[in-house]
This record gives sequence, C-alpha cells and structure tokens, in this order.
Amino acid sequence: MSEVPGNPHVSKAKLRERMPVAHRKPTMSDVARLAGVGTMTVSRVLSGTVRVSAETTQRVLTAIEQLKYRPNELARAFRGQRSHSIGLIIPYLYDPFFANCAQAVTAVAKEHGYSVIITTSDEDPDTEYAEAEHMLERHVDGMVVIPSRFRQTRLSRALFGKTPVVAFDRPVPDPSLDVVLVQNTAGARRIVEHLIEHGHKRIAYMGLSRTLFTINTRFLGYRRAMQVAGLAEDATFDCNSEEVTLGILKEKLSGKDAPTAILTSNTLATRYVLSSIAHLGVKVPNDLAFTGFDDFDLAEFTSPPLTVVRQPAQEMGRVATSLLFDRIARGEIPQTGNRIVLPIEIVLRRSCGCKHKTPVVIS
Amino acid sequence: MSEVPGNPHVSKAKLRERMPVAHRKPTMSDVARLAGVGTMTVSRVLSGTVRVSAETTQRVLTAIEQLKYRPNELARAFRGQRSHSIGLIIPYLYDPFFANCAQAVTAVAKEHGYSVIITTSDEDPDTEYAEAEHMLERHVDGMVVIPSRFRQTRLSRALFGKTPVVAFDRPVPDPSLDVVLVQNTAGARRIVEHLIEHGHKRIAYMGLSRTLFTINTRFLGYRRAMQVAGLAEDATFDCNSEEVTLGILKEKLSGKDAPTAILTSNTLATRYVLSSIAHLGVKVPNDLAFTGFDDFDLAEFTSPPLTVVRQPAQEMGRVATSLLFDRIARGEIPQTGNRIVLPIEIVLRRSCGCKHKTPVVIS
DNA sequence: CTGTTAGCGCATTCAG
DNA sequence: CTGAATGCGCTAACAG
Repeated sequence: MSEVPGNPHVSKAKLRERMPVAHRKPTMSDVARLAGVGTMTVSRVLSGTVRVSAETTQRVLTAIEQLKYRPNELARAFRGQRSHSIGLIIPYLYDPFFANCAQAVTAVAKEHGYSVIITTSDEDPDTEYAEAEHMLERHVDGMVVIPSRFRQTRLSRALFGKTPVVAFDRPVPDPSLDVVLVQNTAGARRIVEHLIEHGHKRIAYMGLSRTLFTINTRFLGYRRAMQVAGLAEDATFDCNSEEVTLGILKEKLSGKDAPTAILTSNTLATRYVLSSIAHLGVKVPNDLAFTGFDDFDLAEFTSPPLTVVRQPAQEMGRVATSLLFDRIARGEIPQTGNRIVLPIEIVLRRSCGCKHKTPVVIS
Repeated sequence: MSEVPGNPHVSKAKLRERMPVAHRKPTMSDVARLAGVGTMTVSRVLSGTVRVSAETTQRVLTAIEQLKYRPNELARAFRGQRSHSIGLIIPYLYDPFFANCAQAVTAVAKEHGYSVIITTSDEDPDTEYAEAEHMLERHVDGMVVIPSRFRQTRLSRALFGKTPVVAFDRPVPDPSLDVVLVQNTAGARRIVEHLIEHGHKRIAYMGLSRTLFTINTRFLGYRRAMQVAGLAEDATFDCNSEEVTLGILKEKLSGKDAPTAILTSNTLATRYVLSSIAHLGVKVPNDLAFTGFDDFDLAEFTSPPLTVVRQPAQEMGRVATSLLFDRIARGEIPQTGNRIVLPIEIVLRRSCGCKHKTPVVIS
C-alpha cells in the first residue's frame, strides 16, 4: 500500500491536488467548495427533497451557474436505485406503424423525465434477447417491447428478474408480463363481414408469415367470419416479397374459384398486393374488392382510396408506457400481468366497393 | 464516526456481512470469491485485454455462469471514460423520413456495440436544447442530430464541449460541427426543369415554413430553375394544415394566372396538397401536374403515381453515424467540421405528365 | 438546517 | 500472470 510515512492511513492519492478545474468537468465538490458548503448541501439544493435555507441555496445556485456545473447522471444512476431510463425494443423503425408506437413511447417517457434507449430486434428472437440483456446490463428501470415471433421469443420473467416489462402489439408466452394489444380478431372479422355484406362469397386472406402473432390472430377473425357465413376460406401466408405475391395473386385470379375480394394482413402485405394488382391491371373494386389491415397516411389517396382496419398505434404505445411507469412507481412485479385490449376502427373508403366520397369511420 | 472499538479504522459497514447473494445482483467480487481469484482477474477475463492463464479463465467463466453474473454497464460507464452510448435527436418519429434516418443510426450503433438514446425535439429549439443537455448529463460519447430551425437552434460547440456531434439533414450555424446533407437545391431545380420540359410555365412551390432549412433550400432550387427559364416564381410557405392548404390551393387555381404544375416541399406538404386536390376534384396531371420532395412507400400506388425527388434517408443516417464513430475513435474535435453532401434521385412516375408504366429513376 | 462518512461496481494504478 | 488498494461522482444514513 502506498502510504505516506507518518500518516499511515492517508494515501498519496488523498493528498494529491486534483487537476485544475478548467480541465475537468466540474463536480459537486467543486461547487461545494466555491459555495463554501458541503457536497450534501449542493445535492439537496439540486434534488429539492430537503429544505435548505434560502441564503445557502442562493450561494449554491450561484456557484453552479459560475462553474456551469451539470450533474453527472451516470453517477447518479449508478449510486441510486433508478437509472431514469427505459428500454424500447421494436422490430423495425422503418415501418411507420412501429415508428408511431415508438413516438408515443418517447413522448410518455419525456413526460416522466426519462430517457429512452431504443433498439430494433429485426424480428429476430436472438437479437431481441441479446438487446434485452444489454439493456438490463445498463440497468434500465423498465422495458417496453414489441416481441418477435410468439413461439420463438425468449423474453420471460426469468430474464428480466425484478425489472418491469410491458409487451405490446404482440403478446409473449410468459403470463407474468403485462401486455397491450388491439382487437385483431374482431377487426378482421368485422371487415370480412363488411365484404360479405357487399355480396362477396370468395374472399381471400393474404398474409405474411403465420408465425407472427398479429397476422395469425387476424387470420382467425377472417376464418370466423367466413365460417359463420358458411363460406370456404382461402388463405396464404407467403406474401414475403413483391415477386412472390405477384405469382400468388396471378394464380389465384386465374383459377376458376378466383376470389372477388381480398383482405391483407398488414401494411407490408398491402404494399405487395397493391403492387401486384397494378401490375396485373386488375380494377379495384370492380374486378376485385380490396381491404387491408393497418391504416396509413396516404391510404386516402391511393387509387381507389383504401378501406382498412385502423389500429391505434400511438395510443397503444402510450398505454403500454403508462402501464410501465405505473409498475416502476409501484415497484412490485405481479404474478400475472395485465392484458389490455384496445378497440380498432374500420375506415370505409372505396376499395371495398363503398361509394363514400369521404371516409366513413366505424368503431 | 461509527467505529468499532479497538479497530479505530474499520467501520461497522466494513465488517457487516453483505446481503446473501440471492437478493442482490451478483457483482464482480461475488464472481471473484466463488472462483477464488481477485476481482481484477475477473475484470481481465471479461475485457480480454490482458492475458490470463487458461485454467484461471475457465474457473472465472464457470463462476460467471453459475451466478448468472452480468457486468454492470452503468458502473463501467461511470468508472471509465466511455459510456458506450450515443444520443439521437430528431424532430419526430412519426414522420417516415425521420424514422428511416433513425433506423440507420440504430443499425450503425449496433454494429459498434453502442446503445442509442433517442428523443424528439418536436421542431422546438428549446426542447432540442434541453434534450441535448440531458444527453450530455448522461455522458453520451457522441450525438447525431437533425437540428430544428436553422436560425433558432442553440446547438453549438459551446454546449457540447468535447463531445463530438454530427448534424444531418439540416445544418447548424456553428461551423465546427460536422454536417451531412443531401442535394436539396439541385434536386428541386432538376425536377422543376423537368416540369418546364413538359411545357409548364406557371409552376407553384408549396411549402411549410421557410424557417426550415430543407424547405428554404429546396425553394432556392425551384427559384433558380424558374429564373433561368425566365419564368415568374409563385411560392407559398404556409401549408401548415389541410384546411389552410385547401384554401391556398383553391385561391391559386381560381386566379387567372393559375399554376399548371406544383412542387411540394416535403411529405407533409405533399399530403396536404394531395388531400386538397382530391377535395377540389382537380385531375392530375391533366388539370394540374404534381411533383413532390421525398419519396415514400406507396407513392407508386396513389392516383396517379407520384413523380418525386428521392432522398437517401437511410444512407444519410448511416454516413452521419459512421462519421460520428470516427470522431469518437479519434477523440479529436476539429476546428471546422466536415460537410458531406449526398446525391438525390428523381423518380419519374405519372403525376408530372410522363407516361411511364413503371417508374424511371434518374440520378 | 448542515456537514461527515461511507460505499455503489468497476478498472486503473501499482506491487508482487 | 495475479492481487490489493483506490477513487470515479453522487447520495443515504447518521451526527451535530
């Protein structure tokens, strides 16, 4: 041990003058020294949790001003129990639906004075797991996540320990996590019923991978409506690219039981199908009625305007994040989490065969 | 001071048994104890910077496994000089263009093993400033930001100190910050020239606030093209909502010098104008040719498909972030920053009057 | 109302 | 190749 002779309990480091203030970020003790008080007083002035005399407060404030002191959040987070940050994991950011969710999450976090650490899972369960671990290592106070594939996601209470987590848009197998969803099944069912009211008998469901919760759940709604009406179902789950989708649609339409109406599973499928429709020169809604899941900004300006199921993306994000802050505040992890289901709306435009000049929204 | 009698320099805390491991997250010394080594050895095994004997390494690894030990990134960041996180400030997340930028930033950060702290400025210079300060307090290693209004942004080297910052999409007044932009002026100019080639003489520029850099810069390109062709300019900067835009367009079209073609300043303006056009029953491109800045997923499926200037959103984000990591690695702050300008593309579809069945991209 | 002490978990000295 | 001591900046707990 490097002790100074004669002062066996005071190390050299303790005696060494600290670097001149100019070259380091000022710390609390710099402020304390300048104000002629103890560091705790500065801390108290900053946090405002304990009364400090007006005069002292003023001195501290002046010193802070003078040194341009900024508290070190890292030290604060490290020292205390709260890091004042939450983690957000979503599949992609370039999907407007997810981006809208993220917008809501950051907005709520800001209201709580929290930072958001964001990352994408790219729909890959391993990436998702690794990113979640990474956030845990950063000691986030909680996490909001849109889980990847239901059967493969490894997100669970075992991983998170005492860190609260809210899943949204898609559920997780672990029942102890809170989850916020929308009425996927009911939404799909109702829009199919609408198509049936228009007189359609052969309605096709065109989706991406069935391993995605939302896509499968919506399919269930579609199937239900078809069954109730005594109609034969016709679903595909391979619309993974424009090329593939074009092939599928072409084959469907050339068959003798060609569908007269379509429901797509989500925005991406909508894009692929719309592209294929344009390519094939099919007229909507006369040759083929079109409906899709997920509304988007310009759905009103496509040709024809699109009838869709609208999900409350931002509200879902807001509800999920509020729930998370609730958990953080309460500090208790439930045995079984909440399950909140938000209502959807049907936006009737003209691709379904309706003649509305302006969209009609039913909820 | 609470000392144990007889041991004047050993406090009670020092003697007190630590909580049983089960109730705390395991720390490095838990691992060290179990492996029968010092904490430094564990640290070295983890960081891999210094050679440790194979046998010892194995013992440590086993202990880590057994305790499910995870390093505390917070402590690591606090202790070391790097927090391994960068900050990202964008105006909004619900704008697909910005979301795409953000996607690229998070992707590059992930490649570097970095976390991204994200926040929105809502186009407000004060929010922007506050959020930047907040990130600085969190000791991010660097920041990527899409600055708010050019004349009002308070982002500057003075605020950031030695923390590297890259601005993108829009510049900042402070020349010491790096900035990555696209060819806004050239893009606007070329698409207007294209309109002129179609025979248009009265071309209107419809934009949001001129205080936004991109919108003003694109206007300059528009103006240039008009001047060179000897045409009179006709620009408005008040398309802030659907209602206002509708009023403006209605008035323009009823005047005797009604425009025969339009260029919008960005996606939002495009939406407002498209909505107004639909509302007024104007036929595109026969009554009015349409062109816009910013491509988007479904621009191909609007009626008619839209001719637009396409910006490389993801590439811009990627370049900006790579530049930032460069600065972080080098650890030096330049006197005057880089200024990188990325090329744009013109996507010719049919709203401009072209007859292309599929889009033609010129760059 | 204010100050002192101690320690959060880690990595950088420095000694073996 | 390994370990002990030390302190990063802050605040909870206590003492005055």
